[in-house]
Amino acid sequence: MDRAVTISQVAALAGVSTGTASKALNGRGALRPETRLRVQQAAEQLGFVANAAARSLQTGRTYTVGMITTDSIGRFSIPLLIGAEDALGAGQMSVFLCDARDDPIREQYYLRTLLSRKVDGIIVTGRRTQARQPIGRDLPVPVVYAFISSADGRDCSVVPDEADGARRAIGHLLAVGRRRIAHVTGPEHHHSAQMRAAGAVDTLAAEGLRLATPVLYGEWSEAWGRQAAGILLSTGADVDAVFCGSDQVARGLAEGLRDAGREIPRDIALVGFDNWDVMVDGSRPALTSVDMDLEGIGRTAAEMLLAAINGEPVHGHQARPCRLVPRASTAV
Amino acid sequence: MDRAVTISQVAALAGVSTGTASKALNGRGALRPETRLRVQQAAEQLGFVANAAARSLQTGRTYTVGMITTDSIGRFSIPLLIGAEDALGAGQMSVFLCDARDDPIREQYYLRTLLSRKVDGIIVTGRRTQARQPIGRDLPVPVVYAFISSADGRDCSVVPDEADGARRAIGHLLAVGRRRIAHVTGPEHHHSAQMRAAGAVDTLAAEGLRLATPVLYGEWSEAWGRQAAGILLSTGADVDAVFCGSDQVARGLAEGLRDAGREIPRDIALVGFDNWDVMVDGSRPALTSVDMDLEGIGRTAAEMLLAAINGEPVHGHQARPCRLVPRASTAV
DNA sequence: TTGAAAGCGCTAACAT
DNA sequence: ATGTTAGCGCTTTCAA
Repeated sequence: MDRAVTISQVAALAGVSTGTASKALNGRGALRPETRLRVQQAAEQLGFVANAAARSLQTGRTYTVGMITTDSIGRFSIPLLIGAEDALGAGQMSVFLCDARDDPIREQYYLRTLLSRKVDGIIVTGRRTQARQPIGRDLPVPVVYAFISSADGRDCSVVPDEADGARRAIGHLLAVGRRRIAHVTGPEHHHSAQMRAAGAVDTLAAEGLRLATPVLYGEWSEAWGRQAAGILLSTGADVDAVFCGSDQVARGLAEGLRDAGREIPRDIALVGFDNWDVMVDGSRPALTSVDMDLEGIGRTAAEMLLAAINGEPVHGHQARPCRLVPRASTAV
Repeated sequence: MDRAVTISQVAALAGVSTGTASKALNGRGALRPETRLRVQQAAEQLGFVANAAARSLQTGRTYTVGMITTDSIGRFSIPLLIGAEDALGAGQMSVFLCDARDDPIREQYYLRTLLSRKVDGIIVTGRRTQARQPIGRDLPVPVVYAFISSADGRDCSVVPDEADGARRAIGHLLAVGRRRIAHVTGPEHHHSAQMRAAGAVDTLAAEGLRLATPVLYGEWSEAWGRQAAGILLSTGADVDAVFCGSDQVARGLAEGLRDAGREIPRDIALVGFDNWDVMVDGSRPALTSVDMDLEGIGRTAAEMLLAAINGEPVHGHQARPCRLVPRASTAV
């Protein structure tokens, strides 16, 4: 807990001026190799670590970005965060994490804090893919939205192409020979539910097909999936596959179907959405699912932020494709 | 993206010196209320936000703490993080998040970064409760370990009392009239598995009882739970309750028992560990579980860090009690 | 090749 | 009650 070592102490020990020490430590200027070495050894010996505040005061760069999760940090934020950290860490940037918890006041407070800390840029994330109002106007630093998107089309937003995910799910079911496909998903008003349902319907339409039953909207829960199994079977529709709006729904559905004596995938094939490990592995049989590559989205968002920081901003929405991960629930 | 407003611009607009402006904005010194107001209005008008780097260079405080997750950030880190953020946000501190991903090199790199950024303190977290080597020696800032603990007993570590959790689980099963209790858990070498098993055995011993079968060690997975159900039933031991080392194991076990025609809780009562929402709610019936209050651990760790920063360090391990959350799987 | 000096934006001690 | 000034630790001209 003692006082930190400054560059002037290093300079003194090496017998040079602070300016020279600075150059030696940062590999700038023209110094005799011997001098450079002497300074480096002195720094080593004293355990010198440069004061980032002093440096950034001088250079205007903090090598720091802020990450604001608008709703609470959770299952979706983590991969985004890891991906972003990955891309930023390689560039030696640090991340300020701010959890706004769905509270606009907290959000603005954090924004202010980040600006006062002179972050080089800001990444805004959230649990929903639906567009949100921009976090601020004419901010002095670049902002990139990840997973959620900004309602302002000129803002840079990196989002999953959920319709593409649905397309891949349906395409896969068609490829394994299924034709009577149902769709069970979350709340009708939920943006993701809408995008995924629309993607499914459109893909079938392109093949001259339609869903075997109207879309079954409910909740993003296993309980709803179990309930939906009963509904589906009671309609008498001769369904041979179900595309579910989430892995949780799919897992519940799988259980419901099993309880009713249906065998997966023989009688009914199943595709989920999210590729959430505990759900896809816990399901019996293991669940084929659509992966939005959240880590990739986080990484891309961070890369775009870095580009903007370096004066090459990218504008507009960047939709990123999904990936289908086949497992036993659709095995032929 | 324009140049930021400085305090001297505010001072100029308000017609005062920078010193006066500083006092006005920070509520220090003796100023005429009218002057103070004029400065505040000028700051407002220009959208002034103080430069944190300049301030901290002067004051030596950054109002920033680092949080290093030694293994990758995940299910356990999140509540810890939220709890810590909670306690720190109230004190207007910001959090640098560092994900060391089980890599000692990354860890030391982050440590160095945090020191260069002159954080006021550091919280170290990880997925396992097992003691780890201290992250550094004679660091210039206080460090608190959360969930994981430091092998150095003088370091401040806030950890869950897992034996207490086991005690509560067994106590609850005894209270609802069960006597022939089995214990199915994770790998034998895993610290948490050991603590929880020991807690269970000790609690039973205190009542003059023993486990109905030897502890069944396996993995922290649903698959193991399902498998364990078969093993348990095949032993012929007339078990009327199972305490599981994790909710995942418990959920798998529940499924296995159901498949074998056993009814929960009538035939066999079940208690899990972690109180992980998707597991306890997804299980049928809903799962009674032990909650380690990770958020509380994060909050406490942050509070202790704040105390240390303010010159009142707390030393040693702080074990925090668990909480039992009763649900249908043990209903009488 | 190195040193001296100015200045980044702010706070705090000291003058007035 | 307000202004002046020094200085936090560093980088960066500019001079030697």
